[in-house]
Amino acid sequence: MTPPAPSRRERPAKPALTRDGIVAQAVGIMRAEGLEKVTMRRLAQELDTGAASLYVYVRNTAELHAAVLDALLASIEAPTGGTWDERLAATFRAYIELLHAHPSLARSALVTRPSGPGALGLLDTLLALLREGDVPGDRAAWGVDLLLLVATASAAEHGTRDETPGSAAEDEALAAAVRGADPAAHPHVAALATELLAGPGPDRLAWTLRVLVTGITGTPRP
Amino acid sequence: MTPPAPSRRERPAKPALTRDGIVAQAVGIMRAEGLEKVTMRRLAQELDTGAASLYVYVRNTAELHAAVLDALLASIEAPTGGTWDERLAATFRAYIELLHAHPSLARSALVTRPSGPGALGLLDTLLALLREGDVPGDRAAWGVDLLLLVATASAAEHGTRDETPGSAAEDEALAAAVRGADPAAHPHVAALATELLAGPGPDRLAWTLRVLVTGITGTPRP
DNA sequence: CCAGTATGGCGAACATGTTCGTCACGAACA
DNA sequence: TGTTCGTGACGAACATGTTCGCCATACTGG
Repeated sequence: MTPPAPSRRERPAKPALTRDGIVAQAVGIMRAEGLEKVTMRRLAQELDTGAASLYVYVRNTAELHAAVLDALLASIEAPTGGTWDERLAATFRAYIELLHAHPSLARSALVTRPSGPGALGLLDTLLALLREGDVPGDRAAWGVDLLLLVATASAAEHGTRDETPGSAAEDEALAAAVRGADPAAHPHVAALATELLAGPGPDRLAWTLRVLVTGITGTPRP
Repeated sequence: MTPPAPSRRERPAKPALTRDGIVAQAVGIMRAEGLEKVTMRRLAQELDTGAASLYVYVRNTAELHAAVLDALLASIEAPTGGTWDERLAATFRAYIELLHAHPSLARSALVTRPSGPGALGLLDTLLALLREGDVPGDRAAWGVDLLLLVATASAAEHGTRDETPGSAAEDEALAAAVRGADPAAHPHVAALATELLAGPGPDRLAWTLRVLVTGITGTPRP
């Protein structure tokens, strides 16, 4: 990048290593080349420093990725048109689609929950929608957690499949196992093989959301 | 371990590197020292070979861990007493407790779904219980997926917290963010802060299961 | 204006996953 | 019996995350 500059000290324009700057640069790399390329060493190189220096501002890679996700979450806007449950579905879908675009982020979110402004905003949007649907506060509180859990896990799981080239085989492993289930040993699996393997399209997502909303609104807390 | 033996060829009793043998040894290490210690190098050392040799039988670490999980899943027995939903709850809890004991396994399961006999057995048990509860087959098929997804993700998430020593701080990060939420910017989060942070005890798990069962039984497929 | 000190940057080291090219062994064949 | 061939094992190499300890820089006090 800058071969004539022997020491980075000679360029006073350098932004001097801030946590925000680090995260911003990480987002940049992710947008350009995917989260996989957002490694500590690569990020440090991009910031013209050593990998070890980043650990002053970020505990570890997981936290870095969580920060990246939080930055992206801020871009989810509360939808405007339609009934409350249509808007809930839209938000749900927006969140899932965001994670689908970057499956590694979904896995990150399961390990280290983002707790920045982006996450708080999404939380607030969902709580507002449930409140609008007259869901009691205590159920709504646990409900959003469940909604986000399912969305995140679903993205993490589904996203893993089409990440690496040879992942079709891995996906096929489960499918083959289900299809080839011994009717004597696993009668129900064998009987429902087709249903079990019904592709996870938008229909399935919509059904899942309705299951959750139905359950959340209809199940009082102990 | 065996300093006098210069070459492993001199011990014909060696089990000759089978996938089953590899997985068995991995389970052994995990039981003794936790899944974190089940690394390719360590496992290879235990089997008196090189790490590269393992890749003939196991695609990668994720698949190895999935195989380990599948071996453990086989130990989950279908419960006998009580009504169908009590038994469903018992199975659900057994699965979650298994994953809670080894959180890394839960994360594995989200990335690489186990597809061995253990997983099929669990699937069949759950399908049988839902059928006993008169849940239509198509809903049951998608329902078990959702049940297992929630259980796995819940364990992965919750388990991460008490794994590393400094994780209390990470957990506290989200709690602090929720508690300190600006009532102007995030009114609903602020209002429900206490509810949101209500600890995930057995009550919450039971509620979650009821939410799912209620939703699954009451939501027809499109 | 100079010396001392604290802070943060950073090189080097270690463990890990994964791949590649090579090699030794046993089996099939002449 | 001697030769050839294929399969599986494996050493070495590279990239990664993370930590430790050193050192230069900039600020503080005289």
